[in-house]
Amino acid sequence: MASLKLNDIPPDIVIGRLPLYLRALTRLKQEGNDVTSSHELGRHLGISSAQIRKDLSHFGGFGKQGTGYQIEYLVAKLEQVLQVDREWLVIVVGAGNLGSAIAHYRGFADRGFRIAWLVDASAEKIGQKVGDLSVHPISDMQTIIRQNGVKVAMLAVPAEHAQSVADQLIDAGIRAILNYAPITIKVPDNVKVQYIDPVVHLQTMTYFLRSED
Amino acid sequence: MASLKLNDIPPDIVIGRLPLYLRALTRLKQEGNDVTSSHELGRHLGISSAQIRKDLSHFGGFGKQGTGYQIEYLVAKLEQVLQVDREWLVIVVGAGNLGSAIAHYRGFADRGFRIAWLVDASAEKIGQKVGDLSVHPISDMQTIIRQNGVKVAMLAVPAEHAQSVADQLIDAGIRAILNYAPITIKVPDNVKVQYIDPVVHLQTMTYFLRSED
DNA sequence: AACTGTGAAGTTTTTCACAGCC
DNA sequence: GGCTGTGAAAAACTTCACAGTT
Repeated sequence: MASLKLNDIPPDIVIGRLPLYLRALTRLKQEGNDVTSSHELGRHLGISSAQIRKDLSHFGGFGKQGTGYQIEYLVAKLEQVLQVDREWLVIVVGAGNLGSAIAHYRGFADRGFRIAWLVDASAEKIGQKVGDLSVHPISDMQTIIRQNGVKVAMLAVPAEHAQSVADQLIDAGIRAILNYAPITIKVPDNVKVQYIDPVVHLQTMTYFLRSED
Repeated sequence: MASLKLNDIPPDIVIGRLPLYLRALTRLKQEGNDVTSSHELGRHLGISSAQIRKDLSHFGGFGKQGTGYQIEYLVAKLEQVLQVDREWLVIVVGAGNLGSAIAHYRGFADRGFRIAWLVDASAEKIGQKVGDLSVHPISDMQTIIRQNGVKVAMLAVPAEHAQSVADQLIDAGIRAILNYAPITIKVPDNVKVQYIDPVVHLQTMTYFLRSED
């Protein structure tokens, strides 16, 4: 049953832009708009209108000629495409400053994710409260994942432990890892990894900070 | 004085990979290696060796045929290209959970950046200690930036304030902004912005989590 | 009149494949 | 034999431009 119309295989680079569209659309909605256009969306995102139309066209015709896009409808469709029309339970590994900040962040809930567990390796952190969560021992990690069918993990451990923790996560059934450790990890083809390393972004920008103006 | 050999204008996408090369090389060095090859680097990063050679060739010939790349030399060259062969002072705006986590993070210092100031808008946070830093009032922000010639900022404020704070940052002289707020901000051409929004990464991955295996 | 969806054209990025060097 | 640096070829991605619809 092809519940989602795929005219062809959408390139990964297109998938990477859909969350941005979704974010901008949600904002437009909050601001009281009901309808938008590829031009307006593009202006908000710094992307050409043609690209937005082309991207969306991979998943079916969501707009109306002459009118544009019904925001609510398009949001629903994009959520369906991205599979965030449900709630994903997330386990966070590492309860240091970063892991704690993640656990406290309020911005996951309404975008498809619930931080449900926080685990750490250090004995003195176990049992501590971090926001609504209490820290579980890392020895329980695989059991938590298996018993709850958890598929998504966030990795906030020191670089030297990232690979071995990732191996354990995957072994227990995790299929998507958001890795905050500044190191590339090796995973099988059926596991997705994305990286967040602020220094990489900063270093990309300093390249362009050559004295001109 | 062309202190840096540019055979042509390197595409932005190439610049974005250089910090990854730098990160992997630093790691290889730490592990005791003195020399590497485009193949080895590529294996570590999941990138083809041809791409690495092509990327590096934009900035000059850093390798030796038959031998590979002297890691220490290549690191020095890449740091020079990215301009992280110096220390950039960084101001962090927003001293909530995220701003605090950033201020505590030890991983900036040896990669070209020093978090030097933390400012916040809320009266009760002013004067508080966050790691080595104390929180300054946001009313001092522009003065701090101007008096110290700060060029790089990290933005960790709620989405609704991101644009107005960014405007103030730029007005005071900031030229690179790492934006953690989940919203696209408008900036002049001579200002660079990069975004970190964990939900965007998570949503990109859930797309691929279609039941197969 | 305004806007989408889309083939075709144009541009950018990646890979190939090999001459040249160690 | 092993590796780089690089033109040329291939692939991927973006923009153009317009027919078709509201």
